[in-house]
Amino acid sequence: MQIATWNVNSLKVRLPQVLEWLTQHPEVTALAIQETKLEDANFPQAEIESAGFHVAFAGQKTYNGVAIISREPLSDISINIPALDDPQKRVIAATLGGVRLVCVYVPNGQALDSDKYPYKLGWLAALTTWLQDELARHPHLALLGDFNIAPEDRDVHDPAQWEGQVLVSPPERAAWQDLLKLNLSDAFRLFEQADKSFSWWDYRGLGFRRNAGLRIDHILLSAPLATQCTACEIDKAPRRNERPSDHTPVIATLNV
DNA sequence: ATGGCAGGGCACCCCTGA
Repeated sequence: MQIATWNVNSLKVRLPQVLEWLTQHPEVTALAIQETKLEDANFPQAEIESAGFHVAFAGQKTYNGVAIISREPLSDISINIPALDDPQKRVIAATLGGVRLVCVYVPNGQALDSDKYPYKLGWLAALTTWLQDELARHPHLALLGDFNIAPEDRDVHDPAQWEGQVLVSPPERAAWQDLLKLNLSDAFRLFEQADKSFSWWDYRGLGFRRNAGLRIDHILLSAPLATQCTACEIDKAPRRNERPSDHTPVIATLNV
């Protein structure tokens, strides 16, 4: 089966593209999405279910919001990081077969001197602590989402331009390494990949055409799942849609 | 050095994103 992640930047705008993409990718069993920007009361549950999918969602007005769309029933759905008192809807988890899926929308951080930056680092620390328990309960675990971290300079179109900025700063990259220390593997780097592979391109300044992007959307796999992973790729096609999201999907193929 | 573009809320300008 395949699992995927996509920051859709408003599900209200992007729902037709999401359903179209799922039709074009029948092997994708579950898609984790971020930035739905919808309160639960306005979530298009009926449209998604009538298209033949199961869905779990947690959202709020204007900002954030996460969901998992699945071809198979989802069980054991939970939202948020239990020990973190946070009104922002950034985490939803569910079990699909024997695989625990954790969908995250990591805070952006805005700028190193913003209040949002320490919030991001604290949030990542709480995520890591919680995942230790979650991994003990669910050895077959996939952490998918928009991490808002470009882990290495090769994940940045112009490292010199980005040096010292949010998304690439050493404390953020250290938080990423702390996640890997839970014995999680970056599925994308398990395989040979083209240089300058990115998952996000700025809307401004012809970012996509210039391939001025970042790789900030990731799929991390626990050790048992990593051994069953046979491919991981970024699907750039939806970035060419009319009214595209600024992010594009990442897909991992699992031999389960 | 700044803004570029896009979405949403709310009210015509601001906030946020990355």
